[in-house]
Amino acid sequence: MKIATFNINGIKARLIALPDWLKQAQPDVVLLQEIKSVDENFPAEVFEDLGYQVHTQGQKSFNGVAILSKLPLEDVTLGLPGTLANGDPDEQARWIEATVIGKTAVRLCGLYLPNGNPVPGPKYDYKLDWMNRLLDRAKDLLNSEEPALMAGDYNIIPQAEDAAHPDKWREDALFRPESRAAYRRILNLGFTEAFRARTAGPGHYSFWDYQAGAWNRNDGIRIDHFLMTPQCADLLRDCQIDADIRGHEKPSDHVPVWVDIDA
DNA sequence: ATGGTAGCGGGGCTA
Repeated sequence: MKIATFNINGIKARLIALPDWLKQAQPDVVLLQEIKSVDENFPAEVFEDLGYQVHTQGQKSFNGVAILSKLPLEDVTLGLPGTLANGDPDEQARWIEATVIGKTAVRLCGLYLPNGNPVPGPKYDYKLDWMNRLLDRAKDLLNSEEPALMAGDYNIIPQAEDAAHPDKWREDALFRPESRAAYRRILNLGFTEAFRARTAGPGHYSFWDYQAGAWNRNDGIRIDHFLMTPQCADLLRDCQIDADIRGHEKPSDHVPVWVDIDA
């Protein structure tokens, strides 16, 4: 089973590039982030025609997540459990879950973790608060002792080797010590980060800024990740980044990351 | 230090 995560930066702007990649890469399931569309305006028929069922958690203009699947899905749920620090509901569309039915059932969580800039400020507070709620959901997934994964745009550069120029990210919310510590707290519960488990070392990125020719200078960062429970990591066969499509016509600033699991 | 680009939506915010 091939499962991908892809921050598409706007579904309307990606109606050429996304179907092109789907036809080439043939993933069974895709977790999308930044659809930047309300549910009613998501062009589901484009993907249904390619054999996918479509589920969205949309929002006007910003954020928004979705699942495309060629395989049967069960128990689709929207929203990361918990509330904002003040007790209000979280109105931002950043979390979708479903169980995909292959040889083995696997619980899939698609996430768009808050960017958090500027630091300090309310957006950074929201990021760290959101990561505390993610920690709680991660504990529950581990306690289930079933194959499960959380994948998406984490907006976290885990280590210096995950940036071409780490020094220019030192004060950024994606690389601040508090952000990375919150990410490690989740990892250290016992999750396997699929790409690092398969490919060690520098030079592998999933995002290149549109500005200042970042792609042409390979000035990238690796911020799109798969975190797997032990029961899911046991099934892991491969994890790759489809970096080449960043150089295609009208690309997203992120590229797809995918895993192949024996499920 | 600054500005550089892209998306949404039709101005300014987000990244």
